[in-house]
Amino acid sequence: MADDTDTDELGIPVLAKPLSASGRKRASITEAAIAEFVQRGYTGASVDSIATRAGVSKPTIYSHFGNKQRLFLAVIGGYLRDSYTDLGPRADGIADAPDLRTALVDFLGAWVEVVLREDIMTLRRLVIGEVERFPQLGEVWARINIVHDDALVRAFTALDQRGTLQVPDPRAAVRQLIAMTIGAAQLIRTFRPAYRFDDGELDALVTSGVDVFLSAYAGFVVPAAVVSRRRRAG
Amino acid sequence: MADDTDTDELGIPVLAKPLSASGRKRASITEAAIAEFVQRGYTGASVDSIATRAGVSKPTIYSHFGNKQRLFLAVIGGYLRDSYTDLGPRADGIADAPDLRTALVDFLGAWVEVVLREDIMTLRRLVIGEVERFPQLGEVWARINIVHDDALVRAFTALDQRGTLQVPDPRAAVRQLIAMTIGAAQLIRTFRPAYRFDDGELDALVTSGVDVFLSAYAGFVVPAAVVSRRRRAG
DNA sequence: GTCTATATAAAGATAGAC
DNA sequence: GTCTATCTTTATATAGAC
Repeated sequence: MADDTDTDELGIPVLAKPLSASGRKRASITEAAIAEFVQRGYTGASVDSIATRAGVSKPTIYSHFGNKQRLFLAVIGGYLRDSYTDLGPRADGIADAPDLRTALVDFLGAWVEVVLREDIMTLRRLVIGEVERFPQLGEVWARINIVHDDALVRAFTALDQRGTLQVPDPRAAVRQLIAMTIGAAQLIRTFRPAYRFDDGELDALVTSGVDVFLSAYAGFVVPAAVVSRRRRAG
Repeated sequence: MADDTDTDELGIPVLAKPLSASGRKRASITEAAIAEFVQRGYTGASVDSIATRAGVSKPTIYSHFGNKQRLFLAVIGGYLRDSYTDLGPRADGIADAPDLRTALVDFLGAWVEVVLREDIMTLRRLVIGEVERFPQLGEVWARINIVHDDALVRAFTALDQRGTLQVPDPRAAVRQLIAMTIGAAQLIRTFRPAYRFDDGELDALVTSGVDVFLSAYAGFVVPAAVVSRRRRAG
């Protein structure tokens, strides 16, 4: 058993830093398990195969992690946490950027490139597919999203106080902005892993999302979004 | 083998209408297989268990569907197609509704209630989790979404021609509206199956999404979204 | 077409030696 | 702590009788 390992508040075992020979084996098991689980899913993955990949015997895995479920939670939960903790660009400069529209487009454009990475998308599909069996992983994901959103929430709160934006509910506004840009792109690739965005397609998607957002919350219509509209209306 | 069954353009076997005794068995296998796959996933489901649920023997299943993969594709693909073909409210009245905002809120509110149903969400998670193994299912899903979006696309195109809305790219606009409302709600429940929306929470989410949409594409700010904003700006 | 019975392989997990 | 060897169960798939 491995009941002596600590777990965080979501039940994800927190692994100690590997140092000893035993620690190195544990690390190699972790690495092998991530690869196997990501590739074949929870049920499809076999402990045998993980042992072979890691270059250890099966009982070694069981002595470290107890059983397959604990192994999955520990390695995938930890992988999630570590991957996303410092993932994506920082939003710190946005509140003070000279051109808000450009700053948002750049920020969201960089972010969407990260979340559309194959490895990230595959991990995402794995977690979604297993979330009814392992609800803790969904909670980890939700928490990570909140943390990531916070940067934009702070920026919009500041901009609201300065009067640059009028955002009564910053968190809701952030959710809307992200849904229109990142969420829309992610949704396509969630169901169509092979889909490739054309040159400029992602850009247009992000830009028009930002424009809709600004036209609602900045109280003005941004040029590019509404050329045809100005013409028509005028 | 079951190589004599027809398949549609996505490779999903099209099942003939069940009539004979053999047809009834086939139908009961289909029903049992859907339940088993939805409950345990593709790899976790066992043909043994499906046979028991259906009250038939294992060879009967293999004689009808060939192997487990074909069985999965046939029943889940068919279930997807049938479930979603006439799912959700009709958007036909929207272009001619006296109050566009109310019509959109009602329409999207009804729609989001359907897509958040447990059985629909579970099916969605299953498809996402298996989409790398069965890309056809993702294509089916994408096609269904396009069909569903079309109703709104037509409505916005008509409203654009009449000048009620200014929507240069109706399909992109529909995607944005749906992302902010349905997509945002769906995303939460995708990772948190146990999450329950408060009374009014879904309503607020949908309404504020519609308001952002209208403020961008109708060229005016709708009352409820911006009370605090009018005050500030005035 | 459908069954019983079975072939064959692989899974999760552990006993016991070192 | 880690290994070899093994237990037990369950999986997909099929042969052959009716």
